[in-house]
Amino acid sequence: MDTKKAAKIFKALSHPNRLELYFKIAEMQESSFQTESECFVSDIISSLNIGAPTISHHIKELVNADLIYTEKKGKFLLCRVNEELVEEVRTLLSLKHK
Amino acid sequence: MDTKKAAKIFKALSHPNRLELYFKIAEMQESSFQTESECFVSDIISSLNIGAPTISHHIKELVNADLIYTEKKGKFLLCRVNEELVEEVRTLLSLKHK
DNA sequence: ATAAAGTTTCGATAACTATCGAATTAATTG
DNA sequence: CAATTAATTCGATAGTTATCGAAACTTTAT
Repeated sequence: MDTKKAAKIFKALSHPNRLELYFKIAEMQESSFQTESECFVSDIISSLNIGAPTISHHIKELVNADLIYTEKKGKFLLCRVNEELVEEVRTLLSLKHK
Repeated sequence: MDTKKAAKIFKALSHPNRLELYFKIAEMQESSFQTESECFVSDIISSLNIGAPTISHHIKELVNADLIYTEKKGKFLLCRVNEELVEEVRTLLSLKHK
């Protein structure tokens, strides 16, 4: 991964509300392994204290950085983390001599 | 680590030039295990194409996010990565079910 | 088909930031 | 002490972005 792309990913995670949003998506993805629950934007809006337009904007940035995928399910929008990319980022951060 | 602090760290890494700067510091830190070389700001200025004031500003942001330490060595400024914090960030990014 | 709910787009604003050149401070060397 | 080198501070500017309210679009329910 080149530096520009990496910077874009970090930028997507660089805003408190957007990071919280990302964690929320990741968290529900984890719990869905047992509960089959899914992460919809509507759930996020009610748990974070931000307006819907802003959420929409943040989601677009996460998608734009390839950090999450979205999928339309009826009138809901389903969000999922791109786990491969996150692993790549983790690798990028590891110092090589370790 | 709370979300605000994490966001601050990601923000520090969110600009291409600043990320490159960070990688440069990390890289020289690695190689210094053999070569005893150290990472000074003056080295960075010559390898990235940015002015000294801007570098200075970026370094301050990296320090402010606790990502690096600095130490004055005569007229030079020595930079080192805060490896513990970086490990914390890597942990934060790992999805728990993995 | 009308209404309701979820989401997105638009336009505006306020706040932030990357960058630069000039001036300044600090340390070293002649 | 004077000159040089390294780094920082300052002030300004241009570009970016988070947020909001209003309007629009889409899908589901009545």
